[in-house]
Amino acid sequence: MLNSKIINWYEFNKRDLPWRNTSDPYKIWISEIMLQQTQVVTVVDYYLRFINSFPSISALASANEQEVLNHWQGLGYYSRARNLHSAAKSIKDNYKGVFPDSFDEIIKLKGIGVYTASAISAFAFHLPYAAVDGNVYRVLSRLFGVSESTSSPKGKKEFQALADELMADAPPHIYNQAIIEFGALQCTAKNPDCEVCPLQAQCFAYINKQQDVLPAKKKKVKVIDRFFYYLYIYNDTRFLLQQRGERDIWRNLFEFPLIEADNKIELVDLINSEAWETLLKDIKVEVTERKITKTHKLSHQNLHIEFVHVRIENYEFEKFKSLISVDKEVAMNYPMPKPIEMYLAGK
DNA sequence: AAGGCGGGGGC
DNA sequence: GCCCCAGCCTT
Repeated sequence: MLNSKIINWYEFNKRDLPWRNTSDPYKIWISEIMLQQTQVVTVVDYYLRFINSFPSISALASANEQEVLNHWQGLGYYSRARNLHSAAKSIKDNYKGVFPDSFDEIIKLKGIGVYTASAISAFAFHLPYAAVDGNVYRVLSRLFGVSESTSSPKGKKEFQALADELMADAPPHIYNQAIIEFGALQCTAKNPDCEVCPLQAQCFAYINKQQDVLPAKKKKVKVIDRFFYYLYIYNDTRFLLQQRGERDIWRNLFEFPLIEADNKIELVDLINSEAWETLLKDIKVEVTERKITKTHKLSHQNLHIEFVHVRIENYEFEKFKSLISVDKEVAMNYPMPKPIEMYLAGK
């Protein structure tokens, strides 16, 4: 049986990961959300801190969103944190604080799709759902020689059927961990270790030297350039922050007052811009430094960011009605995008 | 069906 | 530089 070969491989090669030492659906849920589009090595520390601060559904449900986002700071895809928080409140209100134990109820929760519902159903409740993530997709594609992409409903259906078939009567919580781990460590995207692979003899891709062709490549996303000029408006003890809006990147996170331009602009032009005038109208300022950072790359945007130091007098702070005057000592209570965090950390 | 949404690992 | 990562949601 193919699945027993994978499970056997798993028993010898699995990593010791913190969310594998529990059957608490809450902890498994947290780990699965964090692991969406995020590698294990990145997640571990966030997971441990998060569980430590929010050890239960009720702890998470009674936190405020800013606290939750603070624990998510730097992990990316912040809607995951907002959905997690929302779902925790929903479980408290609709399920008496007990994590639902059926796939159909689990998938109703915000931020949980087919993959995550399957994974939680299998890991926490040992229900027979085969989870298909990027790893499983890659393994199945190579093993059975399927060049269909998972981006279409047809492709999704095909890979789900293969996964269901491969799992057969294997224990769901073990089989799913096994094939995912197999994809992460053995059947890797680049340079899969085919020479010591237990599935070598049955693998379509190995037999036909298609490892570099399968699975089908994703379409490249087009990346746009944006030009951010952050104003670090400060004095000895305070500086200004604003909260980002609902539409754009970094939703609800806190940042320095921002002037965004269509192109790279010089400091003198920035200071003479309408945006500068609007922001600093009637304020006595001293531009003390301009610090250029390297481009901050998101998956779909290249952010060209520069920081401009603007020193102001103490009494001027109260003129910024719509901005937040933050004591430097408590700045870390505000969840911020990575570039702002790094800037404040002096890196 | 396609696009938006972070940040980092690893080559 | 590029591809990918235990995807989901909105349009």
